[in-house]
Order: sequence, then C-alpha cells, then structure tokens
Amino acid sequence: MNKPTDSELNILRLLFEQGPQTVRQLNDRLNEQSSKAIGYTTTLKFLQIMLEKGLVSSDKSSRTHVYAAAVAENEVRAGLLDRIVDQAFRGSATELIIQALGQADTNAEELAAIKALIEQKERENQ
Amino acid sequence: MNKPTDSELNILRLLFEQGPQTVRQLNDRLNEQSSKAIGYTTTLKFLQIMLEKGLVSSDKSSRTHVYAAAVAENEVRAGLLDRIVDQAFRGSATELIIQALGQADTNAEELAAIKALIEQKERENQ
DNA sequence: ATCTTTCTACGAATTTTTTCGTAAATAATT
DNA sequence: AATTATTTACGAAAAAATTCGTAGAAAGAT
Repeated sequence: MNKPTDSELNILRLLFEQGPQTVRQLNDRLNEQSSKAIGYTTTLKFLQIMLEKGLVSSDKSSRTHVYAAAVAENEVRAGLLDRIVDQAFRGSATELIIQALGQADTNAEELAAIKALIEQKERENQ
Repeated sequence: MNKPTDSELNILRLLFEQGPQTVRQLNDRLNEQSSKAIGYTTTLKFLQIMLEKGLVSSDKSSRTHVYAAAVAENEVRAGLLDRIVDQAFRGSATELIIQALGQADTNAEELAAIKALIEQKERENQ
C-alpha cells in the first residue's frame, strides 16, 4: 500500500500508457513532457527506488534493462482516490463525483456511459 | 495555485469542517485523528507557513490567534481533482468518475443525486 | 509578587524526495 | 586496438517537507 511520490507517478503513467520501456526511453519522454530537464541518472535512480518498492519490475536479460509497471493501473488509481476522498471530500466518494461532474466538460457520450453505470448499480443494489 | 502539502491539507480539512480554531484546538484534533503524536509547535509552524502562503488567515486581536481557511474548500477540491485526473486518469475526468463509482459503496439516494446531476448536464449540453 | 502555564516567533534539526556526479563495465566506433 | 559512448550502481548533494527546541512575552495561579 505504498503511495507513489509525484515523480514515481510520472514514470508509472508512462509505463501504463506506453508499456515496458528502457531508462533512455522513459527519460526522453519525461523530458518531452516536462518543462525543466531531468537527468538520465535521475530517471535511473527513480526506477531503482521503484524496483525496491515493488512498483516496477525489470528485465535484466540484456544490458539495457527494460522496466515495466508491477502494480495495476487500477490499484494505483484506487489508492489515490481513496486518499483524496478521505483528505478532501470528507470520506464521501459521492461528493467527489459531484465535484468532478461539475468541473469536467463531459460530452454526451461520456454522460451516457456514466448514467448507464449508475443504472446498473441501482439494479444491483436492489 | 499553490498545491497544499499533505500536512497543510490535514489542517485545512479541520478548518473546513469545524470552522476557525486556535492552534491548541487544531493540534488536539490532529492528535485525536492521527496515530503518531504531533507537537504543538509543529502545528503552529504549519499555520505560520500556511499564513505566508495565503492558505489561512488569522485573527490576532487576542493573544491566542484564531486561524481560518482563506481558500474555498471547492477551490482546493478542484485543484486536487485536476491534478489527479492529469496524473493518473490520462486527463479524463470521466474515467475518474467511473473508477470512483466502481469502488464506492453509494446508496440509492446518492446514486439518484448523481443521476439527477447528469441529466441536468445533458439538458444543458443541448 | 512570584511561580507556573500558555502562547508566539523563529531558527534549526530531521526526514523525505529529488537530483546528479562519478566510477566501473559493456558496447559501439574509428 | 584504442577511443568514445552508453549503461548500471551507488553515494551523496540539494531541495522540499516535517518536526521540534528554545527564548521571550503574556496570562493565570498561588
């Protein structure tokens, strides 16, 4: 139940979205996104720390190691949501959802999808 | 647009939920909640930092200062949500909402409230 | 009036997180 | 073969966040 730090989350995000990658690839992509440059060894160090924590795994069969996420994206999301619900929404996921609906610009399709999910939950609850 | 740290958020939460308070009151309540004890001067220091950042205001008319939140709860929530949507939900608030619906145990009343809000948004979108 | 408690201010120690420099090994290039 | 580049390992510096100790002022208690 280790909450990843912000930097760790930046790396996990890349691994989630684009699959297993080398340090070089990850570092390049971090630098594309972020305004301030981040050194290669910095990225490497993060991966080593994350390996220690079990957030990533690494394939060391070739010299350039390939890192992959070792936690599920859903698990990370769940942890972050639980945390924020507790910290800022008085424990109420409903309040969070309402706030998110208020500030997001969701299109008709997305609204329909959410509504369908709610109706499914309503049926289950009975 | 200053993101409060975790500790700052703990204090803001108390101010949001229970209104303006003295350092003593805040410190007592922090210690009720948290497992590990936090010193009085630590809480005081946080408040001084938060005052500096504009997160709280303080009434210094009497010797024991009374602190109040200087940012709206909604603003803080919005900031946190924006951040987490970007960091962990690929920029999609809808994905966040769906995840939240999945892991929350919402009762019928709450589901109805959310559904009503969605339907309102659907009407607005037309 | 003296002693004790409570409070604020503030510097600084501690811990956590982020960052990088350097060394050694392996691979690639000339 | 010698030089240059790339990679990992790792210690440690730098920055950010958390924590507290101490001093002095104000209030309360004896």
